[in-house]
Amino acid sequence: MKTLKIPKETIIRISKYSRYLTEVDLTKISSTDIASGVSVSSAQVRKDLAYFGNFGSRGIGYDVKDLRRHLIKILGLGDIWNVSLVGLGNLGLALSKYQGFLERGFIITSMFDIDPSKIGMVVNEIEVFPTPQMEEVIRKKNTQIGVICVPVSVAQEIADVMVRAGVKAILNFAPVSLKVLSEVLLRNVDLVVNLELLAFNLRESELIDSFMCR
Amino acid sequence: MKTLKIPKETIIRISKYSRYLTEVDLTKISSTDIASGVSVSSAQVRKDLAYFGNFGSRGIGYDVKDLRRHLIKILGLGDIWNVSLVGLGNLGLALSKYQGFLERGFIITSMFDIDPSKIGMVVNEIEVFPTPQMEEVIRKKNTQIGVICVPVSVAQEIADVMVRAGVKAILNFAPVSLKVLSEVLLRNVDLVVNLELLAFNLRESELIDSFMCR
DNA sequence: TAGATTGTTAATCGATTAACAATC
DNA sequence: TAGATTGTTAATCGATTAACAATC
Repeated sequence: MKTLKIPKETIIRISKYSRYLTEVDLTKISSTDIASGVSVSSAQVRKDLAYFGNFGSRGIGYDVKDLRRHLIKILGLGDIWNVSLVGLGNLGLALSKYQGFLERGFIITSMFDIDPSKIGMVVNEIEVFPTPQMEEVIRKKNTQIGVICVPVSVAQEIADVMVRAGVKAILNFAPVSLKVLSEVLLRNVDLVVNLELLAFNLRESELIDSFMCR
Repeated sequence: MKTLKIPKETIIRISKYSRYLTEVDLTKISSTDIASGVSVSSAQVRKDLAYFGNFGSRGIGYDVKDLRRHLIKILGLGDIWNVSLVGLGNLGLALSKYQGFLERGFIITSMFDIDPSKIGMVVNEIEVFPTPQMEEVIRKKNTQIGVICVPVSVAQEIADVMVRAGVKAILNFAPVSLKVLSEVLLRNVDLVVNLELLAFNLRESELIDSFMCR
């Protein structure tokens, strides 16, 4: 059962559909309308939804409220996840205050930093602990997800401790390729690489422009 | 000429190779070594590099210094880009202070917010201006890239102004699908969706575990 | 020469798109 | 019934992997 492998792109889009549906004020909606709302093709929308069931009616479309409920179920948005945040530099601090996580059920239950000036600081009623206490606290709080916002030089070390403490998934913001046990899920967000990609494409289109101009 | 389309995944990996090469302390390196350093296959490394030229020597590998130089050239890392940052909430403020952008040639040359308590604030010698002055200032500073860190409700509006002001590429952190002229490059970073993807996979593997346990 | 490693081609894999029968 | 739209299959597209001749 459940042999079908679902592409991660599909999950990312399902998340977008779900968010889009909370914005629209309609009772029925077609795959074409959802598609234009989130900038994908309508076939894509139907294909993505079909992985999880038949939520629509031919000739009619989808019931917004109903579909919304299904998507929330699929994404597990009712669930609560305990998250540990390590590294309270600029980015870490911003994430610690970010409401978007909370809204989707991701609760930061512990925070750590090595810098004495940060230790003891309280954000959203959570106190920042010194890094050496990580393993103990993460384990005690039953933390499923770890978020790494430390510099590259210590990121692997922090990841190792997280894994030892029983974390099941890591979201890594340090621009380095971490090595973790294959059971531990790992996702990387590289802020700079996004700008680099834009810059590359900009230079590319500048080149094309200059070719066309001659 | 230059008809070959280069996958954006290749550019992202080239950026990783480039960063990895600045970390290692070797004169020669093989595709296998680069591959294990950034967690991809060695065939992938060779394929990616082959899009841009023959940088290696059969039987030997790549000259680190030489390859490093080539990759920097490919990514256009010598270039300087003028960036405008709009929205100085938690995330925007963190990005404004982020050294990683500067290191790779992305210079924030203007910042905007609608909140009077933020206007006039100075970060990295750059003053925060009121949003109504966006179009004028962005144009005057010859800004190529805009970064959107405002709430969903105003993100499209801000994007429209950026485009009017002549911005060529937008990096969008608001979780909404922006509509822009097709000439304008757009990239989205959704912080929450990354956690949702991890959560989905966690639930999936929990399901598998519970099947295996019976 | 023997061993190592590239550059490249062909095979594989996976995801998107097009098209249309089913059906509301 | 006629028009609209889903769910699904087959075709297409694109990216990754495997394999190996070229060659240092």
